[in-house]
Amino acid sequence: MSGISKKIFFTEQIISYSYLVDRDLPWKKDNNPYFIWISEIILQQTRVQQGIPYFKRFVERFPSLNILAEASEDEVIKLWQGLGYYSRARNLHATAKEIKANYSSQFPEDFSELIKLKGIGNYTAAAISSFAFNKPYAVVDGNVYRVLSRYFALEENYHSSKGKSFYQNLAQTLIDHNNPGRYNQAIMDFGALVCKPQSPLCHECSIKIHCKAYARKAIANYPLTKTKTKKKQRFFNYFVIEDDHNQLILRRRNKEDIWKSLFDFPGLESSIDSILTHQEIKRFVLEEFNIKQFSSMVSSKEYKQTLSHQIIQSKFFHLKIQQHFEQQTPYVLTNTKKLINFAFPKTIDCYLRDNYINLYM
DNA sequence: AATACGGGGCC
DNA sequence: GGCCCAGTATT
Repeated sequence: MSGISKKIFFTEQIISYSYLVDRDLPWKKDNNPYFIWISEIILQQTRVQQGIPYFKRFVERFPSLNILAEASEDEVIKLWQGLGYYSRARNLHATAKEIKANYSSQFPEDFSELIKLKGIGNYTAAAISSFAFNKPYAVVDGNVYRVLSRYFALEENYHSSKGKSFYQNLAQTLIDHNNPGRYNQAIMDFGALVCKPQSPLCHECSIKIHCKAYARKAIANYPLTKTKTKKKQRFFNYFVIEDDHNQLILRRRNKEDIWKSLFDFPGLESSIDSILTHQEIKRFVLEEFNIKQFSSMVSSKEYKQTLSHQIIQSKFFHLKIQQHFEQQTPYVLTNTKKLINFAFPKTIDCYLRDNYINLYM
């Protein structure tokens, strides 16, 4: 079979599969680009099952682009809490404002305009183009890399930029121009349900007759894996300082670091797993907050969190103070009853659940 | 061209 | 404990 006819067969089979693997997902209800866009941002590097409840909450609170554009960034981040990659939420909000201000609240239809928007890259621009406007731009996500690499037994590594453009070009030659939206949806559903990462369902796959990796009995060798990077270890010491009016000091994370625009507590980071001395704690708290003394201190267990590039171990020191705090930048004061209104990283969320369970749930 | 950016599910 | 998920922005 020639390369060309093999490609045609592939495209036809993917379209045939579109009826078998069609998943009933809440963002497939209509072709409104606003809902398509929200779903695609949520699903970036995120499993469908994890994204569904976030999508539902998000569109319930922000049913239209204008409503999203008029919301506060803090509220948008709060709805994103726990989903990770928080720049997605900031860019989502910024883009809503951008479209409201400069596109008369109408989603642009051209790929070249879409890709200019914050948070919209190659994949998302193709997804919106094809799903909302039925334009022939091939989506290339993790599913597509996997399916193509197996079917054609590709030796290119899609984690490199050369590999990415190779796959992008190949995918574009395979798209069904008569029904680009359906084709794009189908290849991803096929990848998610049949040509899965682990233990794919080759026995019930009807395109395996031309699948090169299957013929070689080498499905497990495709796609080529990423060379793994070392994770940086970090050690956080957090001070949960509570005054005599049940107020806590929070810190807004605004540096170029993880968890930007979320909240945590004032703290000291060390590069090694050292035990903070009583003196060091006292010096930090006294100098940073002009506190005379604390009446009690309770140390927490250690919380460990693994990110894609970092391993973070956090300890918390709960300090009670017999005085009344005043607001002092860059910190934020909150009553313990209002903790629920702030967006916290997972580690902080876990600590609060363990220690402020009655107030924070 | 490589790296940073979260969190979770599955083996 | 490692892999990878409906990727994008930055360095």
